[in-house]
Amino acid sequence: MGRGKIVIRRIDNSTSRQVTFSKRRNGIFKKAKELGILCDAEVGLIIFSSTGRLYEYASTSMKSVIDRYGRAKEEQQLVANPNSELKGGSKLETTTAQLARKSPLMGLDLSGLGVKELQTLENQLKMSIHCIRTKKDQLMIDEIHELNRKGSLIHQENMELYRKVNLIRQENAELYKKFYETGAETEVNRDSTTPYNFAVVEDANAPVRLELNPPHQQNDTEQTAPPKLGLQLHP
Amino acid sequence: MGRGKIVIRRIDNSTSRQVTFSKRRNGIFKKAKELGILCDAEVGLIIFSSTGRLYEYASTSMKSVIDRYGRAKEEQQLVANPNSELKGGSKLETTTAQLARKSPLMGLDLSGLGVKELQTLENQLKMSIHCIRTKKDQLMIDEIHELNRKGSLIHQENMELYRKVNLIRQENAELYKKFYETGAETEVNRDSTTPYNFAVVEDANAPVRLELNPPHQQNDTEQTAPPKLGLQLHP
DNA sequence: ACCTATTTATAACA
DNA sequence: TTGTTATAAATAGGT
Repeated sequence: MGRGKIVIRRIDNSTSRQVTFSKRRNGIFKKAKELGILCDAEVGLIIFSSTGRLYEYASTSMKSVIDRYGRAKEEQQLVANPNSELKGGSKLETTTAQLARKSPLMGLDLSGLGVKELQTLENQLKMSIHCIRTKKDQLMIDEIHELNRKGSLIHQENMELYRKVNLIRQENAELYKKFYETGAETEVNRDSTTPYNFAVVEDANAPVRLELNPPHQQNDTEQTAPPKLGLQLHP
Repeated sequence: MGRGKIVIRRIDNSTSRQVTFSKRRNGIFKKAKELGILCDAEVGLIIFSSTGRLYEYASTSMKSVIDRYGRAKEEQQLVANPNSELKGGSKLETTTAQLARKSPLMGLDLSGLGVKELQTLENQLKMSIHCIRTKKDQLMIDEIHELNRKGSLIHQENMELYRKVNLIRQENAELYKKFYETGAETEVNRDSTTPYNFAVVEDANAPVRLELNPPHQQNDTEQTAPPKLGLQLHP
């Protein structure tokens, strides 16, 4: 319907395409309105131009149309395939995978770079960030594991010490007993600043309540060297 | 465009209305297809007849069109109301929620998106990743700090125990001395499984070489309660 | 944006 | 519904 017949294929000339888009868009919107009115129908029309701009028409409201569409579609699928409702899980994976694929550029001097160079640069930076982040995360995880391991070792040592304290205390008591049995009366505790009944008793069970991790692999050879902490993080 | 001109108002005669609906529906679908092809546009058209029947056309897929429509609509609202980026937490929540509910049927559909939309999407995803990563890193840093703090506490306790061991050992030696000075000769160590010169000596300095962090704020009140480890990481 | 020759859609009818 | 056809509408190409 014009001065000449046209074939329906993409219009190469950008200007012509935009003009035709504008004219036909108006035409189809008019048709949509007329259809809605004449035939008492609910119509929703969404058009994105090739430049990404959105044009829309809805006889009622687009939300109403889309909601109704969703409901109708569900109903159709239920009718066509009543034995569905099987799985609903791989959606997150897809989204996450697509989430992980994106990355940008920051404020560098990008003047004079072509698209291809920029693409290469972007990919390199993305790769770099990924490597850095992976390495950083690995370092932190290692640090946490190492701290847990050393905490375990120290805790074990603690337990040993408590045991020794009690043994010596027992031996001490034994000595006292023997000493006084033989009738000696000299002041024994003269040089010791700690009295015999010092406060070990109430502390004795405290470290047992520590809920430390069990050591992952307890290497006997590694126990000879005292553990040292490496990386230190400051808040 | 017919034998006579008509006014655009609801057709009362039900049969005529249905006939007109059928013909105009075909017409508008054809127009929609042509627009999509000629002008390289993404078109979605939803029509519900007055009897409730659904007719649809989409140049790509209806899901793609509706998803893209949702994104474009949100962007419009962001442009119209740019004071919505106040708190970082709700931003993450928004994006995640959007990602979750944007895909009622399939995964994220990127077909037919313009550069600007893709840029916006990329930025949103970048922001999301940043928020996620920041939160994760903070959790790990907190864990390391906590482990360091608890390691410090246990180490302190260790030192106390070593001090006590040495004190009691000293006292023990004193007792031995006094005991033998008074001439008593009974076997003192009969009940003790540990001989007097047990291996405390070489171990005594080992924990001192531990380079643990000094505690950040040593609250005396907190020392009464035994520390507990929370988050546990497995390699 | 406007013009208009021509194509296309469709109202009325069968 | 589907088909025919006279006529209204849409629009291609040009200004």
